[in-house]
This record gives sequence, structure tokens and C-alpha cells, in this order.
Amino acid sequence: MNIATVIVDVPALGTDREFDYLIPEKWLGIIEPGMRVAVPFGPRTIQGYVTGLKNNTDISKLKGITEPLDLTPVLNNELLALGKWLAKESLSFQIAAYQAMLPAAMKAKYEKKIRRIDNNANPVLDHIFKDRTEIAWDEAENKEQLPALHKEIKNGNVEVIYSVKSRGSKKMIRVLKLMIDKVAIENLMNSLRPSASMQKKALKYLLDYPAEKYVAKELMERSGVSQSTIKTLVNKNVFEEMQEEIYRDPYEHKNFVPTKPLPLTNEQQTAIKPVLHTIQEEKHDTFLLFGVTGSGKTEIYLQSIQAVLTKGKDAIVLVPEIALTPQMVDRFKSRFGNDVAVLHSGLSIGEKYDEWRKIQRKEAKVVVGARSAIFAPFENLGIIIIDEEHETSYKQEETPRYHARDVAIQRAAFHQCPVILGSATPSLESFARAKKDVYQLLTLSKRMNDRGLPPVSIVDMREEMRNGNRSMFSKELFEKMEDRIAKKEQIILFLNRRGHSSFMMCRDCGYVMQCPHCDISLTYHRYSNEMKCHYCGFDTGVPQTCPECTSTHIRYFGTGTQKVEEELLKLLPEARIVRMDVDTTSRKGAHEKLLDHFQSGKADILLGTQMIAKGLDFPNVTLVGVLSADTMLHLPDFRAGEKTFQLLTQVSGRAGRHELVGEVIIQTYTPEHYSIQLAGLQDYERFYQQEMVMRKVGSYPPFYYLVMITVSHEDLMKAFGTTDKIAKYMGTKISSEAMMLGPVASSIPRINDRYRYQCLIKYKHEPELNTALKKVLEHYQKQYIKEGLTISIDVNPYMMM
DNA sequence: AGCACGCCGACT
DNA sequence: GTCGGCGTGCTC
Repeated sequence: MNIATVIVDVPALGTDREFDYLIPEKWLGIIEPGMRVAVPFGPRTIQGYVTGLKNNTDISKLKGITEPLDLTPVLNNELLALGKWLAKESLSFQIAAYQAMLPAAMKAKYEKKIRRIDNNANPVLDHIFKDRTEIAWDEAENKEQLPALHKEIKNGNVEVIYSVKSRGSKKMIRVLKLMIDKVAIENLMNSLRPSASMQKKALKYLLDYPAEKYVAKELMERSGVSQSTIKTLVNKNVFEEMQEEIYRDPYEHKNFVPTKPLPLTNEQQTAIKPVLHTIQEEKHDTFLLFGVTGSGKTEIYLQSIQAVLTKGKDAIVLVPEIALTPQMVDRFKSRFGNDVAVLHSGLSIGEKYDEWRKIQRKEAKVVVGARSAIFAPFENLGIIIIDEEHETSYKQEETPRYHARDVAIQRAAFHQCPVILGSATPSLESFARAKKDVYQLLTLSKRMNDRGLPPVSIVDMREEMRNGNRSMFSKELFEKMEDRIAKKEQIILFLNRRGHSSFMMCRDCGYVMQCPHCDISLTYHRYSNEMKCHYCGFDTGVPQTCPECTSTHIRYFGTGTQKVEEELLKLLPEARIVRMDVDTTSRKGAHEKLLDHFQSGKADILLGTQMIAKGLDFPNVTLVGVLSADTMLHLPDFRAGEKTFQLLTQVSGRAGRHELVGEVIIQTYTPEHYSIQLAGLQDYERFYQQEMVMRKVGSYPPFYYLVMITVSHEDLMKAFGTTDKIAKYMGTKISSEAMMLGPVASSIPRINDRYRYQCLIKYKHEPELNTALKKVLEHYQKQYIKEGLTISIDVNPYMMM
């Protein structure tokens, strides 16, 4: 077994396969599948992943592996196979799959240097190198020394060297291990010359504070001796010097109050029983835990995990990024203490790497994290839990475009363990599967506090308008807000749009200010006093006069969180407001700070977008207001109704979770829409029935599977023409049962100066579809990548724009 | 993705 | 006649 098969770090079609390398004698038995290695590839050295070992190859001119980059494999056999499966399913490169499965810190960094190899006097090289033997390629490039160096390369006086640097930043600390006992220390002290006072000081410290190991820095500080004294003692074999890895613990300064399993209600007991049974039997099964908000799903997760840990196995809990609040993490940390690793996007690259290492070194048994935590390198997985399973953030929107739910089921089948999908508003796909007994349905219909769900009142804003109320708050909402503030209770206001106003229009000529790079109107941001594009980030000043007709009658339409905040300050000057949206939470830790502020009662109103809809639990909140329920409903997406229903239900669930009775007000211009009506009634079953009819009529999931092909190019005709050709080609490759829609311009026809066309395939069963799609990629990617054409294929898309 | 090899225009 | 443009094709 002296040949390794390697997937190299070159994301291209031609290189998306295994390459064979000879394992040099000195690495034999050391290099294993799943390790990262540095390998020569063409003229350079790059990173690769060893996928297997073998004895024979058809390749005659085999190169040798340069060196291993890991001490132990970073991917086990299960994960290696999973990556291969993932690449195939999502039509992406295997290397991209492996990279998505590992923390970003493991992505290779490359260094290109020029090394001097002549020994003769050479004025040109003497000038360039001075007294160094190596210089960075970039440096030479910046100083425009490359032409001269090229000549010297030809002359054989310098060579180009490539190296792979792992950015894996293990944080190391110098530790001194005590090698002699107390008696020996005393003997040594007595034998020292009187002038060696510093050494005596250090040794005295050792006697005063006995320990096996000392952190070098601490020892030096506390005993008051210097580096050189320590060095002397190391030379005298008092200490052995070593490096130890330390973890950056983002929760270092937090204390967790340990919690015990809570008694389960009858309903919870019934629900958890089949899960525990599956854990005992070590079988694979997928459960859909359908429980209204506040019905105690989390306690079921916690106790299922407890059962898994008792069996000596590990658990993965996925939570949507926006719900990965300190509140949620605390619940797991409190129950399982240091066994919990947390992975979310708020951590730095280094912190994420540390959490990952904790899992790999088997120091954590439970991981709570966002989407990518599904790849946690557990070897003995006992359960996978996906909370809020309907959340679209479980679908990765860049390659590899995978859905965490699919990966979870794939992994659980391998480990023969259960998957729990939990939600108060399951995705139609999952609920349909539960109805067909593909998943086992577990239901929690009662809230823990035995209160019904809070009453929801739907306010018709058209009616308000007719009655002369032109503000963004209906009479009912405003009165209730005044009432709550008077009672010192808290309010959550939800608005699904950040910024100030959604667009700016000239009242004289109707001009709407648009992004010059995207076909979308610019959003007015008051505080920064800018017009911003929410798609490409473009920003420009706010015009005082209409750029079209120079009129000064400019008006801002639509309402964003900023504008609501301003209005609130005017209407309820005594109210203290916390605004939470992308603009106020972009700074690290801001999210937590704002929530703490509200939690501790330092604010009366929490105003925010999406991010406040999930998982938050504030006992003192008794009023939830949705300012405009329609913003989502009219998006060009067949899931718009589903998303609206889910969002309204989630937001409503924020009220009255504890002792105080809650109330919800939904403002809308389309009160008759079934998504809004049924969200008001909190009737998921009926919503499901109704929505399924719509899906059936429209031939959408869960009745059909989808594949979306999006083509973009700076030239409109190029984008359209290519899409058209692809659509025609794919049309010939699918059966009569399937449907080919398009090409059509994307609903945002231009982003970042690139025109976008798309086509959609709807199908039930097409075994040859993947092969045909791969052909399309091969054909076009090869031909057009340099012209700047991009083709993306999204299997089971969630973003329809 | 790089980079080298390879075939056509403006210079010592 | 050579230096150098960037168009294909390969990388174990």
C-alpha cells in the first residue's frame, strides 16, 4: 500500500478526480486516508486529501507526496464517502465538498517564493536579494523585478518554490513539566552558589506552589524570574519544556447553572418514547416532531441526547443561524456542560477551528451549531436533531448546494441512529412525508404553561386607511402599545424590511432611483444618509432634487425598521427602543448585547427583522405586532405562502410564553389570504391542506422535484442564448412526465451588471437527469468560463430568485 | 485554477 | 531574426 489516491485542491472539471501519488518510504504507514497532504501538481505544490491507499496504478510517471499536513486524518472513512456522495448529489467538485465539511482554517494557503541558488557574484541578484536567499513572489512583482528574475530562472541562478501552508492556527502555549521531586529541588537549592539567587527564587516558588506542570509565562510572572533563569533550569533538567495546545473558549467567562431533566408531560412522554426506543435498538429512523411553539420540544431534544450520551454516543443539534442565540446555547451548556461544542458564524476562524478540534479529540460529545455542524467529525453518532426544520437557512446557497436535512439522513443511515426534525410549522415536504409514513410523526399540541396560544387579531390596513389613519400603526396596535408601556410590559414589533424606506420616487415625474448595477430600486438609509442596494452593496448620496426632472418633490415610499424607529420616537417618546437588523448587529457581539439589553428590561420595545422571529423567549413580552404581513407574500416564489405562514406563526409564538397572557396583532393589506387567515387561527393542518392544493395545481414540491439552472453574463443576449440552448438540450433529455420551464429572465434580471436568465425543470423520477446536467456543465463551463459566463445548477432550490 | 507549450505581430 | 502576445491542454 504505497500509493495514495488524492483529490487535489483545484476546483475545475478536469481535475475533479483522484490522482495517484507514491508515498515516500519515510511516510509509509504514517499517511492515511483522510489526511491532508502537500503534493506536486504540475509545476507547483498544492494541498490534497488522501482518499485511499492501493498497491498498483496505471500511471507510469508517478510523483511522490511532498509531506503530510496532518498528524491524524481530518476526515474519517464515513466523511470521505459522504463528501463524494455530496459532490455527486449537488453537482459540485469533490474538493469543494471536503472544504465545506471542514473548518475554514483548514483551507490551504499557498506561498510562492523565489530562491537564489547561485554562489557567484551577480550584481542583479545581489541588488534584488541583498543578503537574503529567498524573496516572496509578490514582493518581486511589486518591485517589477520579475522580468530580470525570469532571465535568471533560465540561467539556473534562481528557482521558484511553492509551498503549502496550513492556516490551521493551533494556539500553543509553553509549558514546563517538573522532572524532579521535592527532595531533589531542596538538594539543588542547597548546592547552588549563593550568587545564583534567581534560580533559588524560582525553586522556592516550586516548593511553595507544588504542581506537575507550570505554564511558563505564569511561572515567570509569579516567581519573578526571567526567561534565562528558566532556560538554565531546563538545561539542568529541572523542567522539560513542551508546547501544549490551548483552546480559545468563547464561553470561558460564562457560568452555567446546571439543570436537571425536567418532568415530561404526558404528551411529551408519548412523543419521546419511539425516539428512545430507536436509540435503544440502534436503528435509523426519521421523526418529525410537530409541536406548537412553547410545547417543550427542546426538553425532548435534551432527554433524547441524554439517552444517547448514556450509550456512549454523540449528538448533533442543528439550529438556524439566527436562532443560535445565547439563550439557546445556554440551555444545552447548562444540561451537558463542557461536553458541548458550539459552531456558528459568529465565531472567528480560529475559534471555529478550536471547537472542531474539541470534537475531533473526543472532548465534546454534543455539538450545537448552524448548518455546517452537520459535518461534525463524530465517529459514534447516536442522534441528529434539526430544530426549526422548515428554515431555509439549512440549504447552503453556494456550492456545494446541499440541504442539511438530506445530509443528516444520509449520516444517520450510516450510523443507524435517529433523526429528529422539529418544527411548529413543518415544511410541506416534511409534513407530506410524515403523512405518507416515510417519517414518523410525533405531535405536541399543548403549550407547557397550559395556556392556549395567544389570541391573534388581524387588522385590515386598507380599512385603517379609509378611516383616515395613514400612520404605520393601526389604531388597535397603537392603543395596545400605549397600554403595555403603561403597564411596564414589553413589546416585540416585527417588520421584514431593514433600512428606512424601500424606494425613493419623484412625485412630479415618477422617477425611481435604481441601482446602476442591478435591476432593483435603492433603499434609503437615514442614519448613514445613503441610498443603498441590498443586493450588490452599491451606495450613493441622497439626491436633493430629482436626477431626472430636477423637481424637489421627492418622496420616500415603503417602511423599513429605521423609519419605524423614528415614528415610535415621535409617537411614544417615553418608550425605550432596541432596533435589531443587519445594520445594528453587524458588529461582533452586538446581537447578544442588544438582546441582553431588552431581556434585562432596559427597553420596552424590541423592533426588528427576521432575526427576532426565532427562538427568543422573553417572559415579560405580552404584545407582538407584525407591522406588515404582506412583504413576503408577494415575492415571486412558490413558497411565499408557506414562508409567510411560518413567519407569522413564529412571531406570534414570542408572546405570552410564561405567566403573563400574550396577544398578537397582524397588520395586513390582504387579510383574506389563507396564509394570513390561517396563521391568525394558528391552524397548521388547514394551512397544509390548502397549500398542498396550490402545490398540486402548480406542480411544485412536494409533488414534483425541482432543478433550477441559472445563467448569468454581462451580455444580455449571451445570457439568454445560452439559457435557451441549455433548456432545449435538457428538454430532449427528460421524459414526458417531466416539465421544462423557461428560459425566463430571473426575477431580479440583473445583479452586479450581470444579466440573469433561468430555466426550471420539474420532475418526479428522472434517473438520467444528473448525467445530463453534468454534460451541460462540462460543455459550457469548459467553453465559456473565460468569457465570464456562469452557470449554476441548483438541485432542490430554495431561492427562486 | 495555474502554468507551459505553441503559433503569429512589433522591435533590437 | 527574436521577444512576447494570449489561445489550448495538462496536471498523478
